[in-house]
Amino acid sequence: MSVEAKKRVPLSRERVLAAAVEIADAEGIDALTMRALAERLGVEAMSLYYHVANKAALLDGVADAVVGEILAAVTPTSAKDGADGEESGDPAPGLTASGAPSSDPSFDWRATLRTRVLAARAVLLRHPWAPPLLTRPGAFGPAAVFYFEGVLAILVRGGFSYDLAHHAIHALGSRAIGFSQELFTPGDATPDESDEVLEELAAQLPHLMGMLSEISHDDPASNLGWCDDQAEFEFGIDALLDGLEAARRRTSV
Amino acid sequence: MSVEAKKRVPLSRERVLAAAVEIADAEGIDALTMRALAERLGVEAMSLYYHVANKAALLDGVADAVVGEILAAVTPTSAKDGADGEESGDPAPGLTASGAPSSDPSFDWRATLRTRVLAARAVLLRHPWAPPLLTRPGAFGPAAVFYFEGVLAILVRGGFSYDLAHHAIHALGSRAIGFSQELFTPGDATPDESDEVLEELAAQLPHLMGMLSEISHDDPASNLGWCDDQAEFEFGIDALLDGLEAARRRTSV
DNA sequence: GGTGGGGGCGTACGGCGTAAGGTGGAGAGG
DNA sequence: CCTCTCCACCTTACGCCGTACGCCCCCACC
Repeated sequence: MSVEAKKRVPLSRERVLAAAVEIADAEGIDALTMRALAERLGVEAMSLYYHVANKAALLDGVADAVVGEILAAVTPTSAKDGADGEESGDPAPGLTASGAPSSDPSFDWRATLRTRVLAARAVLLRHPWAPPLLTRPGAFGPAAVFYFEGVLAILVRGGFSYDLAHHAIHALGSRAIGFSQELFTPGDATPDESDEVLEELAAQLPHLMGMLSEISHDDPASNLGWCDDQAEFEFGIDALLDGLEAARRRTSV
Repeated sequence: MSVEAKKRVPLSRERVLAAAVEIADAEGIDALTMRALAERLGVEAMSLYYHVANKAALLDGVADAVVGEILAAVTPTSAKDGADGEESGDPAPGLTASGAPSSDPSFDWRATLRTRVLAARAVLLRHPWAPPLLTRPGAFGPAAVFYFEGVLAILVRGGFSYDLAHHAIHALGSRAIGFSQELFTPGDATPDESDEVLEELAAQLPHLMGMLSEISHDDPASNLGWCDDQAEFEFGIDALLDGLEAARRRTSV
């Protein structure tokens, strides 16, 4: 016990973000100040700046940490213990061996997506301060990318073309995904990474890469700002209105 | 000329809010500080506190001002030339003389609502800093009430029951109304007003009052916290998913 | 022509994010 | 074993924020 008591954990970025989430959970997002965060970690405020660039970066990190929590809640078993579930554990469900998208008529995309969305919402209900953070411009980190990959996999397996799935994700937007009013706000290029790391990452995101290469005909890794906000918004409205009209007819007949 | 000479326009709440909107438009919402606002008005910062309780109240007021702008954009002709509060056009479209809701089969609620929603969005695009404000807990002022009354009138006239219209407004939520992730956050009771003023106001909001008295069986003016968040969210998802499924079928067949 | 008070002003305080430079100690090199 | 280096953390300080508290001027009204 003396050994582990003396061991001084050296305040990593992960510890900083975890403590930030704890403060926000306990006392609200306004109580999350650099000084309060430092105090909780037994450290001075300026020491935090060695691990996060500034407060905005801290909040971005916290946002991605929450998305990571959603991701964990949504993934049945982490890939860590090797026992992947049959449902979403395959390397690339919805893809044929050639890499082209393939639909599975017996797959109930609707129920699957619904379950996932409600799980995401359940996580966010545990962090009521989080949704405003997730709508911030810089809030889309690595976890969010993987989350979208998962949603996209469901849609594609359910028979959505990449194009329609792209619209659908926009339409789901903040409500159904659980966060983010406007996804993919232009101007958030992928941060600096070496090319081979980037390529390795791309191999893990088959649907995302497929969609990107289909919708935008230039380099998928170049940028993400090809979305026509107005068109996406109108598509989302129309989908919602279709659903409402159906509900109305159901009750009035 | 004595009259037209500057009465030293004594810095009303309206002037304060208008100046606040101007600052936010010009320099962003972060530039809207009490000191900057005072300077723009040729006044000291502390003078503002005579007209707004604090910064939070200022932001609430700004939010409602933006909603008022939406309302003006959406209402064909303002009732301003008339001396008093003439109801906008018809006394109560969608209501029979008895006050019961009546539907109009020839009325295209979908197109009407779509137009209105897009108009609201257009206003918000002119104030990109506004949406986060509108999702704040205290952001629902008088203008928002009237805006909802208008949406409700469209739905009712289009054949929605009050119950379904209530769900629909929740489902439309931030996306289609143009703002507000969760409408009607519980705990925002109507501010203190004399009973007769309140009653006079209620007479101008027939649909809202009708919905309230139908959905909650107690006093409509008591509170607005009767909404089951989870149920509303699921209804919204289902409507959206219905619309997406229809879109999917449209492309895959 | 006082005079009361409503409307605007001056001062000040604590807290915020963070720029700039200092420091102790662990690990590498001689 | 000593010393040098450099990482991880600390100290100090600055300018901005919202706003509590109290003063004072000016104008309306007796």
